[in-house]
Amino acid sequence: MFEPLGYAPAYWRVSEAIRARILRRELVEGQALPTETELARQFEVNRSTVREALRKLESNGLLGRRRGGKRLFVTRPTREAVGGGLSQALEMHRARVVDVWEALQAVQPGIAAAAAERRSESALRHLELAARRFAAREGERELAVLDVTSFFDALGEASDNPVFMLLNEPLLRLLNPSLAIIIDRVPQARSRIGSAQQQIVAAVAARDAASASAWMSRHVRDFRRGFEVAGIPLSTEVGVDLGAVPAVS
Amino acid sequence: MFEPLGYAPAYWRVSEAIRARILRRELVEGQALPTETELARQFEVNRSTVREALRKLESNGLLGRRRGGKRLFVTRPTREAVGGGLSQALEMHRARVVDVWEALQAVQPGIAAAAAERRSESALRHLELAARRFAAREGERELAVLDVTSFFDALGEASDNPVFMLLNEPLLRLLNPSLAIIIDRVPQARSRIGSAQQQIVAAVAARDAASASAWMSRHVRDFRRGFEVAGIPLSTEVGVDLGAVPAVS
DNA sequence: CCACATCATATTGTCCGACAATCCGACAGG
DNA sequence: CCTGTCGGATTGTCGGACAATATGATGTGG
Repeated sequence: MFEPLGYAPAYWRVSEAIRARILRRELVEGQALPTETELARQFEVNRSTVREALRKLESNGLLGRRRGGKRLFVTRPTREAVGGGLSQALEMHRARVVDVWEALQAVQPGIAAAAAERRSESALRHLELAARRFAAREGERELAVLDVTSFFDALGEASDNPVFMLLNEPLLRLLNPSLAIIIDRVPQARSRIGSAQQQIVAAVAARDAASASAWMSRHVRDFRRGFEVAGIPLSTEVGVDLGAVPAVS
Repeated sequence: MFEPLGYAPAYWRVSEAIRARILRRELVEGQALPTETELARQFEVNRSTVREALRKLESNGLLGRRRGGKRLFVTRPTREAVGGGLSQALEMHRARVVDVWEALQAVQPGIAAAAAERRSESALRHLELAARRFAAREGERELAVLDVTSFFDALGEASDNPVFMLLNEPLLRLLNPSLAIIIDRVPQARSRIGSAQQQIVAAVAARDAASASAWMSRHVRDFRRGFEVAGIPLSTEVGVDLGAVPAVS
C-alpha cells in the first residue's frame, strides 16, 4: 500500500547534485571542480563523504584528471570508459559471440552507409590508412586484430555520429579474442577481410551509401562464417578465455 | 621518449582487484561481498579506502544491495544502469536528435528481424500487450511516450539478445522528450505509431523477419517525419530542455 | 518441529583529525 | 627562455569514533 520511503545516503546525494549540474552544463567540460575541502564545506558534509561521491562520478567518466594532475576536471566520458562499461555489462549478462555478431550485423551496415554519405576528406584518409595498415600486416595476430578494430573505429569516425562512435568500440572489443583465433586458424581470413575493407573504402570514397552498406553486410556475414570454420561455437560467451576452445583437426 | 610510469592510487587498485574477480566469475552474481572491515583487513588498507573502491563498483552496477539491505552483493548491471551511463555519455558528447534517430534506424530493423525469428510465445504476448496499451491510451502524453518505449523494450526482449536489450533502452530514453512533443503536436502521430506497431506485431507473430524489419524501418522513418512536422530541428541536442522549442504556428 | 518475538552483535554511514607526498604557482638566477 | 628553489594547497591514506540499523542467534509458544 505504501511506497518504501526513499532514503539516500549523503554520498549519493552529493554525487547526484554534482552530476545534475554537469548534465545541465552549469559545470562545463574542462572546468576544474572545487577542491574536496571546499565541496565538503559547501555541501556541509565531511570530506570523506565528498570523496565517495567523487569516486562515483569519476568511474562514470564525468570527472577525470589531467595526466599526473591532482585536481579533478569535468570531462566527457571517453569512448574507452563508455565501451568498458558496456562490454563489462554484456559479459555479466552472458552475451554470446552470436549475440554480439548479430548486433554488429544490424548496426554496421548503417554506419557504413552514414559514413559514405558524410565522410570528410580527413576521415576518409584515416579509413584508407587503417585498411592499408591491416593489409600490410603480416603475422602478429594481436596487432592484426587491433587493425580490424581501428578500421571499424575509423568508419565510425567517418559517420560523424557520436552514437555510432560510442557503440562501435565495445562491440568490437568483445569480439577481439574470437577474431584473433579466426585470423590464426582460417588461412583465407586475412585476404577476405582485406578485400572487404577495400570494397568498403572504395564505396565510402565514392559516397555510395548503398554499396558501402551492402559490402559491410557481406563483411560481417563473413565473420560468422569465420567463427564456424575456426571451430568457435557461436554460443561461446564473450569474455571467457578462448584458449580452451579446441582447434578443429 | 619515455612512457609515464604508471601510478595507481590504492582505491583504484582495490576496485580493480574486486572487479577482476567478479568478471572472472570467482565472485558470482548474488554472492555477498565480505564486510568493509574484512576487505580492509585483507587488502591491508583503511576502511575509507575500501569504501571509495566500493563506490566505483557500485556506480558501475557490478555491486548493489537488496532493498533496505546493508551488505553489498555482486549484481549484474541492470539495464537502467547501463542505459543511464550510455545516455549520459551521449548527452555529454552533444549527440543530436538526428544522430540518435540514425542509430535507431540502423539497429531497430535488425532487432525486429531477430525478434520475428526467435520470439517466444510469452515474449509475443508482452509485445502484443504493449501495442494494445499504447492503442488504448488517450491523452496522457507522458504515459503514451512510456508506452512507446515499452513496445521497443518488449521487442528487444523478444529478440532474446542481451546486446539488443541493453542498447534499446538508452536510445529510446534520449528521444523521449522529443517524442512527447511529437505526440502533442502532430495529430496523426498516435494513429501512425499505433498502426506501425500492429504491423510489426503481426510480422513478429508470423515469424516473418523480412516483413518485421521492413515495417520497423518505415516506423522509424516516420519518427523523422514527426520531428519535422512538430518543428523539432533535427540538430537539437538530446538532453536539452525542449520546452523552449517553439511550436509551429 | 515450526513460527515468531527478543535481543546482542555486526555493519554501514558519517564524522573528526592527522600527516606524508606531491602538485602548483611564484619567484629568482643563469 | 629555461631551470632550480620554495612555500602553500590539495590529494591520498590512515586511525579512531559513534549513531542507526540490519543480521543472526536465541528463546518462547503453538
